[in-house]
Amino acid sequence: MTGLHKLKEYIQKFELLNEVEVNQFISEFKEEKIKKRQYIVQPGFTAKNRYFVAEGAFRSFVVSDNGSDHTISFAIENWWITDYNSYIYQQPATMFVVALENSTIMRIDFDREQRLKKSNHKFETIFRTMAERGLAFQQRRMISNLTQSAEERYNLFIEKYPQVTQRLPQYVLASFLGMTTEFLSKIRNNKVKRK
Amino acid sequence: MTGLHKLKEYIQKFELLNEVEVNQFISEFKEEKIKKRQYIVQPGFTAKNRYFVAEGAFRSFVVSDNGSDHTISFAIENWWITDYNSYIYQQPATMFVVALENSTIMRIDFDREQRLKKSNHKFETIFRTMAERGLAFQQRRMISNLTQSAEERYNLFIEKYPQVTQRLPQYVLASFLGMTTEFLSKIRNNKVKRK
DNA sequence: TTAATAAGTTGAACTAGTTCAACTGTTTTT
DNA sequence: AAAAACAGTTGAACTAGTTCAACTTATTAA
Repeated sequence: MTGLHKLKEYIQKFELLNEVEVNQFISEFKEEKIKKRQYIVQPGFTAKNRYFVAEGAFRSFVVSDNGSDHTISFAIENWWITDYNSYIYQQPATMFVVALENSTIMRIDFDREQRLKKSNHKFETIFRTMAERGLAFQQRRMISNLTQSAEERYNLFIEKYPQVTQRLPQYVLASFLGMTTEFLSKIRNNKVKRK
Repeated sequence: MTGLHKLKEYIQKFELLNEVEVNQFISEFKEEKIKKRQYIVQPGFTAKNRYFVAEGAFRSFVVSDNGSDHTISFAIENWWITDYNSYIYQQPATMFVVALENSTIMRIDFDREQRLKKSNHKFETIFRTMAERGLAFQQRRMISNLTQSAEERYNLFIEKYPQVTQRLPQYVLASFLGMTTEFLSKIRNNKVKRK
């Protein structure tokens, strides 16, 4: 299936747009193949695009002063990714976004997105809905990070996203869950000391 | 200044609506006085409203299994608060939202908000913009939590929100920053052991 | 005004998770 | 096919932040 078709299916799930509108919406996106390890967003440069992952996997991360990296989010098929803080304010990014696999993305740039949202009330609704869902997701993640132990966070994650767990390298999952690779390895292999 | 007028000013800052539209928008909100310690959202009940704080201060928090509480967000004048996960999906809340001071809020319920968004493209734009800003804020907070030490998070917070720091009781600030009251006390009084 | 309750402080003991280092297994590159 | 680079494992030493308990100070209620 082409990237365009994947995006079309995704948009149709909102059950908001008619055939003509769906086509108009998706026509503003450009399909692109991204090779594993290729960067699509880098610190210092403004994130000019929002990306829909049609195929493959990405992660966004920041590198802290001491050089360790921290996964802020990841995306597989039918998820969106970019440095939102950079994208929505059109300011220099603080994050990297990199392909974890050979991937196909559908990208839209900031100006086209603005025009799209202006041109049709329902298009605006779609972007509003996506932002709200993102916000709710972030809230749930924050609760999890603040209230649960590393082991609980891991168990909850594999329960909720079993498919994703298979796809992500362990160091990505560990740094997304807010722990070191070594510690996640110990959790998985039951090497964590218990009282 | 009345709560209605505060909300009006807030909406006018978007520079998107004309006078008639602004009045139409704000007329869907109801003003309410909330006493200190009064709860406006509670776990188990669906959050039926979104709240604009016209005067006073609130915090949202979850209570974890072991009984400790964790501040998920807070809001003073001109900020919004609710359990977003509960509100946008209209599912039972997992959070408390409580007044930290005697306050005035402007609330809108879910159905009215839906009608408002449907009735005018620009109203939809306002809610979309708020959700995006919230998302960007959450992303910045996540980065801070994952990459910085307790002390760095505290220093950054007081630098960025000096006014807010004055208003929040210390236990709220501590649990928002993801540390214990005791530890924040030690940071403030320079009692933290250093190598 | 006093009593009661909530908020903040301090030090000592503790622990969940990190860091480091050495090793094994798996991809990627040449 | 060999070499190099990357990803994961394990144990031992360590540390940032927690927990507990006893105390002081501020706020609220009677």
